Amino acid sequence: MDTRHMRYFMALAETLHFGRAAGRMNMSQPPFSRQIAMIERTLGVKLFERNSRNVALTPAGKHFMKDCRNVLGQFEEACRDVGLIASGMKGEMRFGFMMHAAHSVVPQLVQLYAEARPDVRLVLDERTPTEIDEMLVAGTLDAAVTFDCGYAPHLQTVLLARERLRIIMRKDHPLATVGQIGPEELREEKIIAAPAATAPALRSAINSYFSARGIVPHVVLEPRLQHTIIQLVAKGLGVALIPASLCTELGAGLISRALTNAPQLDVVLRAPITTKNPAVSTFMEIGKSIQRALL
Amino acid sequence: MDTRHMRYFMALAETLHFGRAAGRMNMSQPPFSRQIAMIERTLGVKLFERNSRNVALTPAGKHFMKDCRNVLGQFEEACRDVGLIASGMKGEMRFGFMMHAAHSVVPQLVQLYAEARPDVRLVLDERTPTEIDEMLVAGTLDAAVTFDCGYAPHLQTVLLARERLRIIMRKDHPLATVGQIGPEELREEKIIAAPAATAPALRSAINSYFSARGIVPHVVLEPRLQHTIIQLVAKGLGVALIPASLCTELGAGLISRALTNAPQLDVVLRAPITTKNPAVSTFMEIGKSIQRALL
DNA sequence: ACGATCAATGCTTTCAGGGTATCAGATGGA
DNA sequence: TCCATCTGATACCCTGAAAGCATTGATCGT
Repeated sequence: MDTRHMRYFMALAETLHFGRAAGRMNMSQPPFSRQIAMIERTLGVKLFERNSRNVALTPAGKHFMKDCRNVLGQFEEACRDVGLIASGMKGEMRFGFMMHAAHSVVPQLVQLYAEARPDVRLVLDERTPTEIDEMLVAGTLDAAVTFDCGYAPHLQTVLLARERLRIIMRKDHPLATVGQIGPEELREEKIIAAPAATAPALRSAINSYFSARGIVPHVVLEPRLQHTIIQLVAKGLGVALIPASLCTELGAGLISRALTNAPQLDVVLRAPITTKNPAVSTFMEIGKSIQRALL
Repeated sequence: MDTRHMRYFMALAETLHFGRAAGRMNMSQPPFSRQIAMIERTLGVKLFERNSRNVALTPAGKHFMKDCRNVLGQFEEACRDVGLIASGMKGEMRFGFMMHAAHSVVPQLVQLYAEARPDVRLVLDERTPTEIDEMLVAGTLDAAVTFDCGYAPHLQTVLLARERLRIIMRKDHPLATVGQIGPEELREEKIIAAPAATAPALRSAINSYFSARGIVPHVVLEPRLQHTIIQLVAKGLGVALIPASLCTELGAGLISRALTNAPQLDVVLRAPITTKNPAVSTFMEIGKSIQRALL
């Protein structure tokens, strides 16, 4: 038995006429009759009640017709889908991003992609920048939005946005009313910042902002999540330098201020150059279109 | 493309080795390699990444593998099922019965059959005896439990039970305390009985019970459903002769009494002799076993 | 460098399955 | 009743898809 036989069967089941069914299969009646007989012999079941005048389905034939319709439908769908998957029109893509990017470029990126490739299932995965780098290398992620942490030979990179850092503090903090805030003004402040092991690009930007003026920042707390940092600042445990896009949704007791010569961080979209998932390429293309809009 | 090709593909996808996959398909490696190449060419998709040393699935190949597993599973299930259906092990059977038989033989019959043929879907259909006869002829029902209404050449018949008629009345009815109740005692009573058009066997049994003594019963109401008859008796609108099996669940205000020379009705299982549904035969066999237990 | 392994290619062969001609049973009109 | 016609089954032939065998070419381990 084969799908071809099922198609023969379906042709006869639908027309109930050997000649016409054979014609539909682009063949002559005699070999068609033989095929039907063969099907019945191999299945060991009479599918048609027939004499030289009439053809009718047996009950078993009626049931088999339903089953064949399903099987043939799924069969053809499978053959069609594999082409779509190979061309990236369908399939799955695992997409990682650092938490605070969820507030800026990620929604736009995801929405544009979902419109362009509605049949690709996007698996979103929020991670820290370090985790993202590891997962990109390991192949656990197909693409990710993270901070540009420099040279990465096996990754292709698309710049999505530039983010300046701003400083956040409680509204009752002395610095809340100072005109200019730079490294010198923060020399004695308690700084809260993510550890280098979690967000290397962010932390090194903060560090060099201070060290360029010969100052060693007084980092008192090192939570891994930006969310936690904001909460700790709200509790009055220190001030923090965070990406500007995170400053739009601060709690009531907090205020953000610009920094003089504020450090800039590049938010990039990255994917392994050697990716075998064809769904990734259009994702990167959409990233590039966002990049063009940026310039 | 054909299921055979899918099987080739699956063999290679599972072994990732042309030689072993070919062996599993009982063929030598060269034609197997050609078939895989053919599949990729017809689908227009690279399914395997391979050199002379390693074989690996592409992402499209991985997806196709899942789809193939489904399709092949359903394909084989369909081929297997058609045999089961033809042998009556699986399928559907439409079974009709008159309402009051639901209280006597039907539960036993249905239960025994469901145990013997768990994969046959029993479609139960409660009907009046006349409707049942029509549907058996029309082929809308595969088998039915009804009253024996005499000669029916195109039907096979199995006696399932003999039911005597009893008379029901309100507890406060004068006849409730009379010793013997026969046609004479009922001469002046208001009788409630189903019309001959709905239940010919039942009605003619009632009629001849009276006419044997030269009495014409005074039928005042002719509801189609036994259920309705009982309710009308409860309302005091008359008395009724109903099958004994219906007397076990009378309401509180009603009482049933035996009749002298009570009429008997045969409850039979019937199916068209020419039935093409193979699920019916065991149903009839179970009917016969009930018949044997009856003697 | 060499042998072992494994997929690809070339050539031959076979049989599954298609084509044509014909038969046989059933139906309906003259 | 008989014949024309329709329809499925059979007989026989033929083609090509696909299998086998022999061999090549590439890659890896020793």
